[in-house]
Amino acid sequence: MSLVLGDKWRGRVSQRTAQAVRSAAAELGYRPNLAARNLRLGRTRTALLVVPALTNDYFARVYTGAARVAARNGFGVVLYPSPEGVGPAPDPFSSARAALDGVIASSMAVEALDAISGDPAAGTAGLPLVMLDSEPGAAGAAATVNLDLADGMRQVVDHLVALGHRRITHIAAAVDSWTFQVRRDAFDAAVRGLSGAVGGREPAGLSVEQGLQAARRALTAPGPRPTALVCDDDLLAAGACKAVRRLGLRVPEDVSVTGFDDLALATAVEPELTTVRLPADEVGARGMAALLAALDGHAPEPADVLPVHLTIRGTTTAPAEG
Amino acid sequence: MSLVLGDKWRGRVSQRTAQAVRSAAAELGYRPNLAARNLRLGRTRTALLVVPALTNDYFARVYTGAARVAARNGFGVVLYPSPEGVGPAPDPFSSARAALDGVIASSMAVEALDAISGDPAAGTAGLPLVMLDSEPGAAGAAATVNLDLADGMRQVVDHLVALGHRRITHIAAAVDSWTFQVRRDAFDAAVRGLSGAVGGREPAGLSVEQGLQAARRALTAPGPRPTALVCDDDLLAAGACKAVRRLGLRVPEDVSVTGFDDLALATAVEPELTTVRLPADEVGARGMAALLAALDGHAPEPADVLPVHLTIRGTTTAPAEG
DNA sequence: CTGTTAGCGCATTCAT
DNA sequence: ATGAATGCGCTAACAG
Repeated sequence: MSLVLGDKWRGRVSQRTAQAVRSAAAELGYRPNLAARNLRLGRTRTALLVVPALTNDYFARVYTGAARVAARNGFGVVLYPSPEGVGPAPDPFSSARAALDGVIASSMAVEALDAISGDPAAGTAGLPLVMLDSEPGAAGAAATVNLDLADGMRQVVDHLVALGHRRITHIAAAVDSWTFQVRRDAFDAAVRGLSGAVGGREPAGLSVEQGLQAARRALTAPGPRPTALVCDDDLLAAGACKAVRRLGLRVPEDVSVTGFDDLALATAVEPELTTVRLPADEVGARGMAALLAALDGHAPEPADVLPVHLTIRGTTTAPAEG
Repeated sequence: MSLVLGDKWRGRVSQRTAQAVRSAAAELGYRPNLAARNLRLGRTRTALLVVPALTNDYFARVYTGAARVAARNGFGVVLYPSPEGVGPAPDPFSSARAALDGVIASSMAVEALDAISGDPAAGTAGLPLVMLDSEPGAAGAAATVNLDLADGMRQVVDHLVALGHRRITHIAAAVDSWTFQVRRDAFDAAVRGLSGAVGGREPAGLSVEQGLQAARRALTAPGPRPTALVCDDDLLAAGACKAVRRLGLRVPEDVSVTGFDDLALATAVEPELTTVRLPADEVGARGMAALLAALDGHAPEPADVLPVHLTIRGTTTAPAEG
């Protein structure tokens, strides 16, 4: 079946024959068997995208970007939501049993990442791995594409300081991953450089509810109350806004709040969240491009760092006098 | 390699041999080749889950439920977010090129569904298909699992009517799928049965922004203003709340608002949404169980219909006098 | 109880 | 320009 040569009959078979085979195939409803093809070729043109959660549209966006460039190159992407807490299966292969050509991991916590990259039983051993939003230069990564989160945090603090805020508390995601570590370091650096500024920190799990509780702790702690809450993501920020109001205060007049990600949630709440917009699909797209390049044997490019943009909306304003 | 007998050596090989093979395999880092296995077996133990969107945690929950029961049965689930508007690829196989044993489709619009079930080029032809949240008894479906959405809508209207509302407008998703058609019919039926009640309807695309615009149209139309807005999902409800406030009115004192789904969003906004909680992971779990049963050659069970529960929170109250 | 073998459907190479 | 033969790695059936 020369037809299966797909588009490889440059000068091989005659026009007529090709046409004949084509129509015959269409007639019989012939469809190539993927398993056989994969076996023969030893490649599957499929990449695994490992994400920590599906309940966050940031990851939906990176998937979209990755799937777009994958499709353009005849690749498929299968999503593997890594078991956070209690997940379906600790092994990508039982959840996505396609044979894989490579893996892309986004924003993974360090221990989860070890499980993916290090464990030979995970089936990802020896596969090209590109990391998104993760520690650059990690062992075994063919490439890394990152966001300039440090700059984003700097933009947030600068914005707040320009507004006149001095007592700023960081509602920090209690997750041990690079993406949050960077925020923490950048926050500390930004606050440290400021005379008269006081930075606090309150850890919180990644949910609206935990953001609420952390913000309440921050707001009711002894000493002068912070006038601004810088949150590690939009969920936390939404929770922080609720905490502010439950204490009888107003957002943003009494307390300003900022987030990260610019999820759909950011414009669903009121007032709309001032937040750092992350170009998620661009991250996914570049990640897939890097994986494709690695598969082609290209040398790893210098780590990509994408700019981020502070989007000022309704949850920040100048602090009240005093 | 008797090892590959996985767990099939009940009385076949000796303990010692099995053990030897095991350790040898571990030693060499042997891993079975999925492509070869799939080719030989003609089955892949993989199901495709087709969803209309990833940006909605309802579908994340159905995935979780499906993946859980799949994992328990040695199956994998690959997610295919169907291209809504402009998607990656019109063909599941280019996005998820695993060979499939069956497909589960959730809440699909009718035209998208035709593409999945009817098009032989889609690669899903002849595969067992189970439909979630879709027209029961559709051609080609091995099973259907549905939510009792009509009862949910009835609960919503009853709740509102009990509170004293009479002018109720339905902010209806402008999507041609069964799931929204049911809401529409149930709303009409519920309102029709009430003396003195007036039901209106305003269509809206599935987003916060479009919910806002539809609600504004509903609230500013000539004639007496509705005192309650019944929305087809939580995104729409969040938008409706914003519209109410932009008109200088309050939620819920001036206008009550309800949603459907009970997304994370529902408790992120303020006041928290009164909404119909949908047991999404149960839907996913039952869907996968039904697919597994179909694969085992069991006759299709009677369509499952899962109960739903109205969760009363902060966006509904009695209407103001007059 | 254990070793050997055929063949799943495809892409490729070699022979016509 | 086209057909025939080979083998990818695995499992199931069969021979020892």
